[in-house]
Amino acid sequence: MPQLKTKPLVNTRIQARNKELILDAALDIFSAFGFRGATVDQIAAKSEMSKPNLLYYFRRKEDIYVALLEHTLSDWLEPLRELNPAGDPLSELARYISAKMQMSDANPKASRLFANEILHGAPMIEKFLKGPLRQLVAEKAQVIQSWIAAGKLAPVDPYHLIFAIWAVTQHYADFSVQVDAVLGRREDAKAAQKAVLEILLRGLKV
Amino acid sequence: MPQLKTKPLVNTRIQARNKELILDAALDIFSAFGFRGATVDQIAAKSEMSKPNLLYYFRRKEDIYVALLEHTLSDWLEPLRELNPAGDPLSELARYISAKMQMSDANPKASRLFANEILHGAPMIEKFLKGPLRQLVAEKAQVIQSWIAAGKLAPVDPYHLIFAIWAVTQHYADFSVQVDAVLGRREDAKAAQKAVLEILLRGLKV
DNA sequence: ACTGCTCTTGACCATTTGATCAAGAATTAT
DNA sequence: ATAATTCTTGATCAAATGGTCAAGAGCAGT
Repeated sequence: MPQLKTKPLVNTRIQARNKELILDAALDIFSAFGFRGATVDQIAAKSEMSKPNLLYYFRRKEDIYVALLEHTLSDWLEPLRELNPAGDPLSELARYISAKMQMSDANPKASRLFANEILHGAPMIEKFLKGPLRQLVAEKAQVIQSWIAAGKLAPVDPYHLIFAIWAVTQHYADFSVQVDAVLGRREDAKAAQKAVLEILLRGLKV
Repeated sequence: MPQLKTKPLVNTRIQARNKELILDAALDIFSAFGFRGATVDQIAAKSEMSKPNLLYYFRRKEDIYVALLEHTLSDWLEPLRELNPAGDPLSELARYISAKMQMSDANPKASRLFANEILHGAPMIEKFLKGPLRQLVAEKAQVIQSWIAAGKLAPVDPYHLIFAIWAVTQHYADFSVQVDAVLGRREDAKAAQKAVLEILLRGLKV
């Protein structure tokens, strides 16, 4: 009895290597052109692989995209997860903001991939947004609220504070073309981080 | 001698009406799907017009997109332009932030259109970013700097302050799906505006 | 009413693009 | 070594899509 069309269940070395190559290339292409704007041919070319071979590892274009999103979603949450209720509020927030700024600087492509997905209604990650993300933010908003209640932080809405941090930090990755154009030069990541910390934290002191 | 293929130079009433219809429909479609993701058929359907008729008014898909961007670019600058050097710094900034928040609430589609364009490298509006926008921001950064020098505002980098304001205010339009998902409900524009004003302005008091 | 221009559209075309297939090459297991 | 499985690809397909064309309908000026 022939094995018609069944995907191999094992994960060979070649599979691991090629999937990695494809996902690397796909991040480049999807982050630059969006899901619809990216073509399978482009990704295949970038991963130096024939198109049918690429589609041997990921049956459909959408599968690559989803794998890519899943592959990086948890990394995205990590810095927020580390916000420590027992730590000093301003230090903890400074650490979080710095970590986010560094992510924007080190991996702008992943940031743009998400930005694009959310901008277009987040059709693929709705469950993530309404599940794990909402859950984690609720938890950390609670932490911030307790800091405020203890008089250790200025009274600001915790949710909107988190939104502000996300907005500002991701701005440098997602809108870098605009930032650079307005500054008239490549933005300096260190200077930006310093300025952002000042702007966001100054008003949080009690 | 036949007039082969020359576009009419006059602007009839029908032209004005139909171009308007097309641009309205195009804003819906382009903001939802991006340039590449939108199709001419979709825009034609939404404007209740046959495809060839639509292409009678705008010869190429790109022409619609560019017209749409140009059509809204100057609106985008207006609130910043109104920042008054002679006014009270905190009031002026509060007014600017409020105006931006209201734009995000009233016209999220235009915001998403720009966000998408910039996210993908701003191929169509590079000149706008490096010209008029950069010019205006330089001018207003100077205003903010003079406020700081006069001791009327906390010492923050004016450019990054402007970026922070853009980032936060546009976040509510561009990432509304995420905001709503995290909040577990439709975000309340008034509450958001209040929270944003607090978070951004509190640290600017001297 | 006639004339010339503007407006509208069904049919059509070429290209792009996501995806398939069959067949052979390479690798792994026995 | 040999069989079984995994990997690779040229050729090909069907659908989607941006754009064209020719011909007719509508409208304005005379």
